[in-house]
Amino acid sequence: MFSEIDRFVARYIQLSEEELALFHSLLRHRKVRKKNFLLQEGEVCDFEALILKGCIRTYYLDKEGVETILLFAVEEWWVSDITSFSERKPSNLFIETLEDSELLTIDFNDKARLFEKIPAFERMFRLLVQRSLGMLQQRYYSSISQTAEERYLQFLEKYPLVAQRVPQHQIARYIGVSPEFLSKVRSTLFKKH
Amino acid sequence: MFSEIDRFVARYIQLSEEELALFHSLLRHRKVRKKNFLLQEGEVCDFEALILKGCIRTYYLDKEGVETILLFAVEEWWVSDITSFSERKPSNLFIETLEDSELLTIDFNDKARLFEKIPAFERMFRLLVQRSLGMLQQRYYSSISQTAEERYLQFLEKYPLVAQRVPQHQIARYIGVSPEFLSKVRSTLFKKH
DNA sequence: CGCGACGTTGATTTGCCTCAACGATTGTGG
DNA sequence: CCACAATCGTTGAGGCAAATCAACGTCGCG
Repeated sequence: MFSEIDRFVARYIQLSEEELALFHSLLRHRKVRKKNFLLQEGEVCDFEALILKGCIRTYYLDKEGVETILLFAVEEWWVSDITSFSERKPSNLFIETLEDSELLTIDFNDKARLFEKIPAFERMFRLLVQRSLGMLQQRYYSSISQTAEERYLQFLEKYPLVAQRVPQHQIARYIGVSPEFLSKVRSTLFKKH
Repeated sequence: MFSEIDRFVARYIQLSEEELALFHSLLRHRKVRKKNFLLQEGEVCDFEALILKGCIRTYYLDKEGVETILLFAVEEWWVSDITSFSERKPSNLFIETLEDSELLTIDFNDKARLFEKIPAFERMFRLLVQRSLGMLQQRYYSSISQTAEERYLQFLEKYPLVAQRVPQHQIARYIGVSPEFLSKVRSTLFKKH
């Protein structure tokens, strides 16, 4: 159960056996069926989760009911609403399973305890957040400077596996266009070849 | 010279006198005149800088010459290209002073040394990056779900000081529209009142 | 003084949205 | 296991937000 997360952690920091044991003791194993919410708008997010199995999306929902997808997460990715989690305030996000999923989660108090006992984890989480920031900067730039077609092709290239697993209308919302328009983009792509 | 940064650091972590002295010894004080580049596309970013005085922007530049502004930074803000800095690879960004500016900078090796000697700094930088990520998520969502008018008003509300200090066409690029269109948005806003 | 940076305005075009209608596929309760 | 509903993707018509291009006025500064 912990083999995946141990390999994950080892990429960033080195821990003794006792430290690993302590770490494990702070984690909770959860199974969640497809189409369930880990978090809904208005709730305070009290988990950070590493995905062992499954697929999860986080998205905003505006008053008109339009979803804007912030992230698709699959195996070896973390999901949370860090703003809500770290500032302990209500979230604007929904986090929903797209497939039956298995997670290892840690809550706010246990994460604080973890940092206290094993400061090296500050480093790991700093590096994780740092990488997320870099990726989001790139994505923000794409959303402003590129056309829907370019963003779609880039998505396929970057996340070929995810593209197989999630429905097309959600890919549309991820790249920031309507499902109808993505369908039209695809049909012009086919005509080109 | 260090009073601002000491106050800044104290918001996140507590340091002894010796630790502060060590920290100070790793910083470099720089003055940079208006309209100079701290970083240009293709260079590896070897600094993180706290702004003591002045105003700086970071932006992408596409092949057609269009700028997309990622950040305006003024007093008490940090600037860098963290991706380039931490992965030591060429940047896609430009970082340019908009006013005569004064900075405290730290380079890659000294930051590594800092983390090694005073692990608490991992915490501070984690929290900083975390906050940046939260803000950028919000901004990404705005760029997709709101109109130019809404984003402009939100900018004025959020950064009234910056709005006085930077030219209007750069605010346009920050909120992701053309300078001409922002001008039109403003003129319809005036007509409304 | 003259020139470049800046902001405005108008005409035209375009990328994408909304709405509506329609098949195809999936899945689910009876 | 079937029947019906929901989900999903496609296509077309029409509309709107914002881009592009071009011309012009103003101002601050070297």
